[in-house]
Amino acid sequence: MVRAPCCEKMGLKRGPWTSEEDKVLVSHIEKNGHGNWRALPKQAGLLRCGKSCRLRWTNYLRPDIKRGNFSREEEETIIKLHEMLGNRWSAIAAKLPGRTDNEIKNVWHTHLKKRLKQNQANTETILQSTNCNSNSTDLDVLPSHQAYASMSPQPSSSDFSSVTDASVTTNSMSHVKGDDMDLSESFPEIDESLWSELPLAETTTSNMLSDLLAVTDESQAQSQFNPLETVELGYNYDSISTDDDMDFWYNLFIRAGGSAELSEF
DNA sequence: AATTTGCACAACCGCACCGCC
DNA sequence: GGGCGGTGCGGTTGTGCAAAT
Repeated sequence: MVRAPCCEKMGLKRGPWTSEEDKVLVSHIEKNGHGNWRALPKQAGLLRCGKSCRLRWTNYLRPDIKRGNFSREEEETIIKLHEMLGNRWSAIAAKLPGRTDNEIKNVWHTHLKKRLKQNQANTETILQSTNCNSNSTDLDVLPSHQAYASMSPQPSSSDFSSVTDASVTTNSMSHVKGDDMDLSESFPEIDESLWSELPLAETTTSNMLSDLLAVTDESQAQSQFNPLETVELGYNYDSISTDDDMDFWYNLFIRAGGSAELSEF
């Protein structure tokens, strides 16, 4: 079956929608609903094809659409769901109220995919620096928690600003940064057993981080948290690719009782 | 200041699926 | 059961804008 393109008819407008067209479409749907998308543009007096109207409505004009940047939780959800569902954007969107499949798809291609690549590269570097023999770059050959770390979202610098405790002195790690960072020199020798001693992150990372951030008393934090856990949290959340990233996780490390000597990483 | 480049997002295209006749 | 029309979905392209040169 070969169907003619929906916009084959001459005279139908394409390209970006004007605010006037938006008004007409919204007004028509509010009054009449969208029973038949094909018939809608004619009924509404729009020089658009039904498909274009449907797309405009579902991706942009629907009243329940949530605008603005994705939160870290949303990004984390997308990454996890994508891991489970693959490129089934509509299925992923169904789990994120107010977000459209198109929007999620765009976020994935513009932010998250890039981040995963970077995290994967960083993980590889760390593995090399710890003499962990890994010639492969595939996520599925990494230890589970490291593979998970590579899949996890990276908090932005702005995210850190609200939670960084100014009372905690930081800066000694700021020199560790960027593409030219030599991890074999910058990080201490990490015994392979470290990874097996660290708690698995799959179910606890978010809760641990929020708990740790919620503790205001430093001694309480030190009694409740293992500094190594903060290291793992860092790698679960983040590739630690900027100075701010590094400072943020270093703060948590110190707060949980980590040794300042390790600031010489 | 002008031009180029890269990024983010909106919109389009084509195929697949589903329900109706 | 098969044809047809409508809709949904995922991949891709186009456009506008900001940053870089």
